[in-house]
Amino acid sequence: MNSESSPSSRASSPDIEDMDSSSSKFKIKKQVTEEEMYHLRLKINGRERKRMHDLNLAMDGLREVMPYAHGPSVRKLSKIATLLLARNYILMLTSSLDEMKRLVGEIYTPGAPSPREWFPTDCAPVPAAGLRLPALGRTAVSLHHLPGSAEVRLFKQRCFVQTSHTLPGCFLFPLLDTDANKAITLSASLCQSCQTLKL
DNA sequence: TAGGCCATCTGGTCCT
DNA sequence: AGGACCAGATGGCCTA
Repeated sequence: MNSESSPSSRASSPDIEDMDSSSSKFKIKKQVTEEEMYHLRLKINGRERKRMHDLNLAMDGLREVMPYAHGPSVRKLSKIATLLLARNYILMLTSSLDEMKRLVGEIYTPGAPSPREWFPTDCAPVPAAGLRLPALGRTAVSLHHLPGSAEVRLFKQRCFVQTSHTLPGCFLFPLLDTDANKAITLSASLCQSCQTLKL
């Protein structure tokens, strides 16, 4: 990496020569020696370095709570991928929350159909929105090879359920395309009787 | 070897 | 004046 510039290799502020000698600003600046300038530069660089380190710590904190595979064998998400995935994740959670609120509202509406009636008879409903899938081992295997994608990792063991009238039993999976190192969202439906995913 | 990602330095601007 | 923040430049490391 870059080494700190030495006082001899870097001249003092270029503005000093251009300053009007009669101005008070010049008098103040002129008092700053090359040595002092060097130490000031070191101080400023150190502050900037610390600021960037803090920013990276915050980025690591964000990575920790993101739903993707963690571990020594998994390449760390880049900053841009982390931010994009975080955005997708928030949008997905917001959508799930809205859907859940809507369903709860419907449940307490007099005369509304029971949850059993929301789904087709051949595919039993997932109990509630926001629950984790029960048979994740098989789910992960089913997701391992996707059409048109070489390999996609299932983010940890988290699947979020989105139920709706139009897409009964539909799941949204936040995924990482390991080839492109990009965050994507996949929707699939799970048949609870046979425990297979329909992509 | 090109391209992506990153750390660092640096000067400018804004705020307190 | 000093610190925080930002963006551009630069060079190192890694991977396809």
